[in-house]
Amino acid sequence: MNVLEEKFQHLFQPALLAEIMEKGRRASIKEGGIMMDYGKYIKEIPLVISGSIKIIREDDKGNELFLYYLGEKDTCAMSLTCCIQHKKSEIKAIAETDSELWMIPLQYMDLWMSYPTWRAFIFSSFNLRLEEMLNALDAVAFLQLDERLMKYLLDIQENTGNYVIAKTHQEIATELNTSRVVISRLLKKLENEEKIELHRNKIEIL
Amino acid sequence: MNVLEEKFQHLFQPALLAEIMEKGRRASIKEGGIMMDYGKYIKEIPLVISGSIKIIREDDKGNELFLYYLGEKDTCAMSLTCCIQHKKSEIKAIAETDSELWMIPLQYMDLWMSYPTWRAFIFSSFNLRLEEMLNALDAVAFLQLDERLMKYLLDIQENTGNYVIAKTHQEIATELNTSRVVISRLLKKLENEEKIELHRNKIEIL
DNA sequence: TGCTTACTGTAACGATTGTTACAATATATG
DNA sequence: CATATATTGTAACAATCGTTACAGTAAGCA
Repeated sequence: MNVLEEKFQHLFQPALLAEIMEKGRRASIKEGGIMMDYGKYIKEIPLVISGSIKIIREDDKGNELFLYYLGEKDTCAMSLTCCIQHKKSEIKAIAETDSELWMIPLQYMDLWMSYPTWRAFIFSSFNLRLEEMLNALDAVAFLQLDERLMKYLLDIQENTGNYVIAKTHQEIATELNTSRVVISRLLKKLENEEKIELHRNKIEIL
Repeated sequence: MNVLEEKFQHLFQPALLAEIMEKGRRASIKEGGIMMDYGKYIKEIPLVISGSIKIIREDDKGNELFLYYLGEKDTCAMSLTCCIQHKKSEIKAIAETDSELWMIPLQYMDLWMSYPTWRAFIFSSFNLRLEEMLNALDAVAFLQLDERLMKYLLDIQENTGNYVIAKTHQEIATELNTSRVVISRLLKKLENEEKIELHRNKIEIL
């Protein structure tokens, strides 16, 4: 039994799992690799076997905003809707760490709807994504930038399990759609409050 | 043939339409009436026959944020996901105008999945909602407050078809999660730019 | 080693947004 | 009609966030 079967056997019924194995293909994506880009068409549904995918919103002026992470066993709700409507992607997906994917041709999205476990998986994906969108929205709408920054750092910690975050101030600023100077200022403030410790190229959460 | 059948006959296949008629019930909701409240459980899926429903996000401190409108033939994606997962509502839904609904017991959401037209309807709803969430997110993340305000007014115009918006500055401030004074200031600015005209209890879009 | 580049720290200032306070006016109500 | 209440206008000031400018330091590389 391979890695994919191992990870997904509790999620899908045996017959479906067999179909997934048969119809899909394996894909690897290196850290920083673009899984999906703004404005491009989507032809396959990605299941994440391992690694972490960063989902980013971009506006027409090139401003970016981090939305949420896809992790193990997740799929991209955006590609699901895009599949059905044959529309262009509204978001950008970048590998945060080296990742392994299982790509499924889009037509199976609908064809497999007769499998209860597939339906459950698809709906739970939609549900998760709507929730994470609300979460992202809460942050920009209701939080001050320093709280948002701390939440962002804690999100990464939770997603990677690592208390040391290897990012530059500029990278963080881009993902939160603000400027480097502002982030440096607020990080220093968080350090004074003894919530984090700053080092070159990395931030430690206390 | 009643109003519901008329509105929905192009959306659903005849057999499904008959089931919808049989299993659902009609519900009316007056302007300002709460269709769904934050933290409450949902037991029925609402289809909007006529009118307009305002969807609002609320944080734990009571701050509010307008998300989007549900109009004719729409359904609430939040209630769909809540149905499946038996979770509490994450949002509040208020009738913006007197509205007519058709309420469907939640178990049919999954049972009717064998109907292609039902699947298409459900997925297109998810798609629409994800898009509108992205839209709301863009506004708070990328726009200045004056642009956001103008967009908000234009959204209402588009939703109601009316160039005269009957809202007080305080109501607008609440929906955009800011203060009345700020809204008055920016509305005056928009009036000076000849984009709108201010009257008591109403704003006219030019 | 010396040079270059990337990253971080910080000050100074401007723009936007939030807050407090109060006046003016329209509407509702007795 | 008189009074109370809701709505709007506006000034003054505070807080947050964005921008520019420049210095210091670590890391990479010839």
